[in-house]
Amino acid sequence: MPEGQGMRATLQRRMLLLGMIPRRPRRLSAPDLKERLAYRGIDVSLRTVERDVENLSSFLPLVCDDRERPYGWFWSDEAPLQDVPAMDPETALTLQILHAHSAQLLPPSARARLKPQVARAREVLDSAGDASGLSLWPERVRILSNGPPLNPPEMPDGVFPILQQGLLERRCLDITYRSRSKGQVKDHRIHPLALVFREPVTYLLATMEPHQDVLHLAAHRIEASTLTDVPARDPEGGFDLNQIIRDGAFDYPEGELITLELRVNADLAYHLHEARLAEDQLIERGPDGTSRVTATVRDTARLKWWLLGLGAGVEVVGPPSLRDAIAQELESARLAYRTKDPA
Amino acid sequence: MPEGQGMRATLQRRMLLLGMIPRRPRRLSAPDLKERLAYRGIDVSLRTVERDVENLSSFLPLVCDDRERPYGWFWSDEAPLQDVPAMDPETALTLQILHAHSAQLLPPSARARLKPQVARAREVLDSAGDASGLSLWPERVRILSNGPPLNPPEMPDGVFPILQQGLLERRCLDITYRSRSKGQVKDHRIHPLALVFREPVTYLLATMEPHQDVLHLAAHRIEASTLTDVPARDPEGGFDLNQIIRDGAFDYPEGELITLELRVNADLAYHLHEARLAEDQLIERGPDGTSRVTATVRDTARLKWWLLGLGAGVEVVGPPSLRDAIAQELESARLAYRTKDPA
DNA sequence: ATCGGGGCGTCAGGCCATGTCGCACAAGAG
DNA sequence: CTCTTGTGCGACATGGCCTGACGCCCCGAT
Repeated sequence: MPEGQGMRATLQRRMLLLGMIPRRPRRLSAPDLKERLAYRGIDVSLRTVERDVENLSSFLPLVCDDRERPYGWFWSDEAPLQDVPAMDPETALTLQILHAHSAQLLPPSARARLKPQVARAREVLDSAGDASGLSLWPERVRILSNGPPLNPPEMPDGVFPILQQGLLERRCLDITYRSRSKGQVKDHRIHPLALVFREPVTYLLATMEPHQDVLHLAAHRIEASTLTDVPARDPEGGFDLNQIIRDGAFDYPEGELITLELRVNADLAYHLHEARLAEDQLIERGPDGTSRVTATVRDTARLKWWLLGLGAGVEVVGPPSLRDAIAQELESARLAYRTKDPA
Repeated sequence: MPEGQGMRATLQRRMLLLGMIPRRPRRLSAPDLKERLAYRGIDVSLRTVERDVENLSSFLPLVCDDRERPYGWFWSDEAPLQDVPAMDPETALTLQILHAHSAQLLPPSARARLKPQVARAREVLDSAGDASGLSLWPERVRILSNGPPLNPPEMPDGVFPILQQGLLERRCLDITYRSRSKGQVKDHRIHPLALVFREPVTYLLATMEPHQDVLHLAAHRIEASTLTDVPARDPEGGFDLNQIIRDGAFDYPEGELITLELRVNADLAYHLHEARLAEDQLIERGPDGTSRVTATVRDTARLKWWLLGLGAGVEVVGPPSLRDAIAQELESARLAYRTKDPA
């Protein structure tokens, strides 16, 4: 009998095993596990591994799939997340906040991926709650979203995980895409390149065989997707996500640095005092209740949109180009309302 | 000797212990641990618990604080997160996306609380990355934020966790607050009531002794905070966060349900086709390239702000009240630009 | 100085964990 | 059909770990 080096080894090995066993669709057999342990420098007999998982499954939700002969082990779907060290209540609260906020950003199938983490956070919060039984969440925390009041589009179940997986493993995908020219549904083989989240729409950047140009595929228009074994390639000439975005592919051209000068009302001045436009922002209070704000910012579509949205609360003083652009936009927007009779 | 019920018990007990030992500032002594085990139905001698943690610390980053006599055990700061079942790559990617997005929403000290989770996600992604060594994150994923282009205010380190803790444990706080009337710094004892995140500013709702009215304290203006042992109380008459927000305390009154009717240009029509204003949204394409959109939505400040921001791309046709409001806002905003000479 | 409590070394006993062996069973090859 | 191979699983011997009990020691407090 080889010298055992203590029970330490047993506990360690079993914890390693727990970390190796996957969730539902994946599965690992006892010989698989033995090999992976060996790879980590732990050599035990196959019989021991078998006994290990059997033992662990007696008090953990491990399931043995005995339909196929090399039995496969995996975690039960309802297996709660156990983290070590345990999540502290503050982290749990932060996680819950983020998850709630993500409703605007991520498709439901992506959010569903965080279910174990969120459930765990909920558990921590509930048990950390005071004795009065008042649960802190969600009664006492609220997120007021500032994005556009639009609903994220619905996406067929199961598509998004495949996109993620294809991107992660850099494998081609076969997708069914409903193209923008209404209703045309076609199958394509694509090389996934990148994901862009532009609230509330998610885009997959990809090339479509046999072409080389980078396309923006709205994720919710992908009706079905399957993973292939063909490795994905970047387009000839390389792929630079930053460059693509900087070039304005998503209406987000970076824009020049400008010295923005605004005249704002007292309310807005106070808000800007709290959340600044830029590090070098200056606010001078004027005599008439308005304030003059200067800051060095980028001239982006988002900035214009924000300035327009503030309506009469703000006047763009400079630079002249931006002032003109805003003035013109206001002017032409106003035109539609000049006739008494709405169109 | 009492009947042991197998090695199962040992392994299970030690894993439970791992889940009970907290991170840094907190600590648990062996008697504490024994008691908590007993609470969970596991009765072992104190000596056994001592031996357990000693054993575990031989291969896990557990630290024993032996400066104070009832020794305290806690996890090393560098202890990596081990989760069971292991995080899958898709979840890891989702977590990273959320974390990146949270830069606009949460103060840095709150985001820092997710460090172990994010580090773990990073680890999973790196090991799942393809053999080419190209790391997926953050080269291939990008989030384009749609909120206002403002920087979240800075907050003194260490304040936010105290706020969270006070709220969670419902204990009073002693804070140093820089009031809105510029520069006035005062100490107060407060009863924390709720947290409101309104991008990019975070507010703590609280009552300030000896008063009963609910105040909105901007978290970044709290310069210092300490936890007290005094239990926090809700104000007389109860506290209803939903009611407060519905009443418009944060410029977010809920608003009536209205039948919104818009005339939009082709681009915007397409965007609305993707991300709808409401479930019942209808789009009719007009002959002149514009489209008519109708949807049942809430008449909120956010909606007005969004409509204004779209500028000439949209015309509010109905309801008349909203049409008038937008028209008026455009009119008065335009006034500032009528004089050739900027103010 | 005395005392008490918590930490820790020691010890005996029982039982657990491990490798080995052998058998059963299914699938696939010859 | 038979043989082989891979796999699951029961049995067994043995070494050693785990457990509770006991008592010593150190340190702080009275």
